[in-house]
Amino acid sequence: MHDLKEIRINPDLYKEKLAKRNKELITSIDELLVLDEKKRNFQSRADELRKRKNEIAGLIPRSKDDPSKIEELKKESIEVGKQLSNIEAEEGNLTEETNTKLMWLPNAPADDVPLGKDETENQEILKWGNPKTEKWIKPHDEIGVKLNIFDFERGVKIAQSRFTVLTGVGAKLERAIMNFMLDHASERGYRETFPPILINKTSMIGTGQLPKFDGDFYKCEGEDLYLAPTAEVPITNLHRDEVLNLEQLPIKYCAYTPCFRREAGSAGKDTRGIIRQHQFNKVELVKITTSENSALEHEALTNDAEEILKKLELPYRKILLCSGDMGFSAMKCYDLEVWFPSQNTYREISSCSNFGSFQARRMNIKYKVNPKDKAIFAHTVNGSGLAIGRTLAAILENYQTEKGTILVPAVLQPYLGGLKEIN
RNA sequence: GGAGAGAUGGCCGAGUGGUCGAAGGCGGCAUCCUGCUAAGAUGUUGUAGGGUCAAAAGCUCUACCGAGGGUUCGAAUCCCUCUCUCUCCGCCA
Repeated sequence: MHDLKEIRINPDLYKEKLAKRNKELITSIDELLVLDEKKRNFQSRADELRKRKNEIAGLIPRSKDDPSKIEELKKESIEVGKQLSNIEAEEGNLTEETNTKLMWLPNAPADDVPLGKDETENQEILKWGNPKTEKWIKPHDEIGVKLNIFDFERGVKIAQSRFTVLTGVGAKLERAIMNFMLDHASERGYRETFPPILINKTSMIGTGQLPKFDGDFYKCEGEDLYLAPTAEVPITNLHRDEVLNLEQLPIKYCAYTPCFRREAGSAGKDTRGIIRQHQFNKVELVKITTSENSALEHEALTNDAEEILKKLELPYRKILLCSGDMGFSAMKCYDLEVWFPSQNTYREISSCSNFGSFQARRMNIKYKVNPKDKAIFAHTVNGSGLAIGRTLAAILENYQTEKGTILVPAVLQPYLGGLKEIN
């Protein structure tokens, strides 16, 4: 969420920045400002009437000796009250509309984000490792079934399509990856956290999932609870409505959670394998920091995520997303993409974003530089470190041998009782 | 799930219809004072939005006593609904 006052003072700056995402947003800002002006107008009028009502309420007890005066005042107050309720109704509508409009505006791209309309204009920052291209490498789902570590049919039986059962070494490998990633994050100073996975609407609004993306998430019937689409939501909301001290920052958290997404717009995409599931596991890295440090903390967090791929010796590339391809709340975003030999391509396995004050403003997370200073909005940063299921799939392909076994990456062997090969 | 109690400012806590944004205490901040172990005195101390202003400060208005609605000229105070916390019972990992 942006600061409406700032938009009001400098509309052209916001138009220029948001147009980098989408030119239609210029109109949105104009509409927003018209609404805002109307709203303020009604607010002033309502305030005046409220003021008069308050005056009368104070005058009445002071006119105890003059019953006719009291009657007169009561009459006026009722009259003012009628006007007020009309104006208040309109004020309420306009406030609601203005807020909604503001909530639907995406974050402005940072200055160093490349201009572009979609994923074709993203910028490759670096490639790491040597991608395998051997023709005998089987897709992860095929080899997974062959090795009896995926059970797709029964996943569908007990749930739905896009749900998979991991069995035997598959389940153990998933758990090993999870532990490895959490240990890696802990080593780098992220406090391990295990949050609720059902979270309320306020939290979903806080990090920017709602109101715009309603329908992408699972909601509990009759309850104000959603299944977390990412640990970003519960973890970042931990400090909602808090004022932090400068010495506390940066706050660094890591968390493993299952993640749930309806994948409503993805019919037909990635229907094979475990790349796109309604439920998947992920370790998330989250930082709450200052406006001065968020850019550096973002780079550092991305490096922390990259380091996991390096330790696992999985070839990857790092992409800087262009203005048109970034997520709603992000001001700058790197995607890490891991190599999938069977698809002869890189697939997203982590997305590391700096949100600036966009989320913090929604969540009301502030900090004070000095105790007597006015509290200012914090900056938030997060990224996957990493998506576990996709990591497992990538291992199944990149560590596949010609005879159809999987070598266990060295860093994972201690987590699997020294197991070196899956066959 | 049943019965009861409660929710007030950074914290504790008073306040059951009128000048209460809210006593008092603690804490914080500022100034002053003092050699007896860091005490005392005085003052100050919430958030958000609007207006004024080039801007800030200042001034001013409005809202906020868990949330939302209602009664009333007037609500922290009365009524309704909801949420949360605590105690007891039941149930349960």
